[in-house]
Amino acid sequence: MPRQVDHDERRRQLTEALLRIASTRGLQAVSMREIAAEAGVSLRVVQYYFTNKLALLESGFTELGARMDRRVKQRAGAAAGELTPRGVFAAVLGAILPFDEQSKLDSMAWTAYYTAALTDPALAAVGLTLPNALEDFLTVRLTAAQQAGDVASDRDPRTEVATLLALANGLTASVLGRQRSHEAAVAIIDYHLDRLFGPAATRRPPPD
Amino acid sequence: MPRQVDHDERRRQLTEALLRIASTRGLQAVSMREIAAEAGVSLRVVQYYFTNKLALLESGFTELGARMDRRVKQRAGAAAGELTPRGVFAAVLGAILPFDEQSKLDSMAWTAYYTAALTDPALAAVGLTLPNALEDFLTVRLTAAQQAGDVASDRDPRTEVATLLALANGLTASVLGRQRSHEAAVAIIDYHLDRLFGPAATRRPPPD
DNA sequence: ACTGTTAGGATACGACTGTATCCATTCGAA
DNA sequence: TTCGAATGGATACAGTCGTATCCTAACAGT
Repeated sequence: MPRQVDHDERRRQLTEALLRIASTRGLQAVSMREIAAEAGVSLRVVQYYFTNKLALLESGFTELGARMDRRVKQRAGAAAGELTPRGVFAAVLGAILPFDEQSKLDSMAWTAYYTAALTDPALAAVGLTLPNALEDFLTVRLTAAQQAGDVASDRDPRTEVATLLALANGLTASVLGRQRSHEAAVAIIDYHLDRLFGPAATRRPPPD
Repeated sequence: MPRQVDHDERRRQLTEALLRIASTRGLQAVSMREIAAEAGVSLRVVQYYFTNKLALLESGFTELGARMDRRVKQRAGAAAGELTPRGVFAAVLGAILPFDEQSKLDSMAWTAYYTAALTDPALAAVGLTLPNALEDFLTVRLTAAQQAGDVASDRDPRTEVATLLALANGLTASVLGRQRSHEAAVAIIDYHLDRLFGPAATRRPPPD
């Protein structure tokens, strides 16, 4: 088994082991040896495929960001063609909230990383730079919806989008802390979207 | 200096040293020896006044909650008599957002604690149980404002309050992560309050 | 078949962790 | 004045941490 190992695959396995630990026992429970045990390999292997613990942590952060991005793009992409603007927002925001076991675990890990990045410049460099893309995307969408007459003209699209994203983050934190159920969080988002778009149906009515 | 020491005062000093470390270098940087160094005492003293590290961490969590509570009560109390309902909400939500250096440090520590509590049952028992009081308080206020005609009748006070608190939490996270300035966060809150109460002035007009 | 690189097992190092113990003060009460 | 509790300095212990080193296989290219 020695020669010719797929390094990327190996690193992926180790990164997933890391995220499994981080999401269930927290980032402070992540150690080289724990990752090795979780992945079923020896400590040397972890050392071999990642030069540093920092490189390992960065890999986990990046993977987490990629997962979030994938989830949002997937939902938004599937919804873009057939739904109303409101449906697109519901899909994207619903993808941010933890909606199943895996996304809840990922949100846990993400929260742990985000918090660690607040006091660790090395992690901040990796993770606190990217999240403007989603805000821009939604702002473009909302502006278009407003020009199409689906949203009242006195709304400020940029502020509305910022509000929705911050709200989704706040709700995510409360869901993770078991202060609110997933359904309650979705209900709050829906309530807010009702006021933004008007209490319309989710699906666009078929053209007559 | 030996005999007759004020234990509560000692514990307060040590707790503050702990929070200073947690808010600037993160909760994982908090160790018995670091606290001792920060407080300018020996390791033994830390051991003497706190049986456990857990007891120490719990003390920090509790103190943090007390500080938040104090801040909110102070602002809300000062505002209750002379401001409009909207002014009360602005005051309370403004007290949740980090508005100066100290409250920003406290928010940092709080975030670290909250995240740690998500994966540490011992901390969860201390900190993830209390925060309903503020929600109830604000809901009562908003319901009253609605009955007085200051808020449109089709709003649901409980949902509106939940939204505002989750929004404030989400905005706090973004401010701590330097993705938004404090002023930008306040502007978003104000924008939201404008829609809830109508774009009225902050101060209640004098009775004629 | 030989050789050098790749892949990992085994182990060790120094630093740091929470906790425990031993001991010397110092003061209040008797 | 004596004694015992309160206070805290000094040190030790057993783990765990990230990292480094040593060494042995196994394969690819020659």
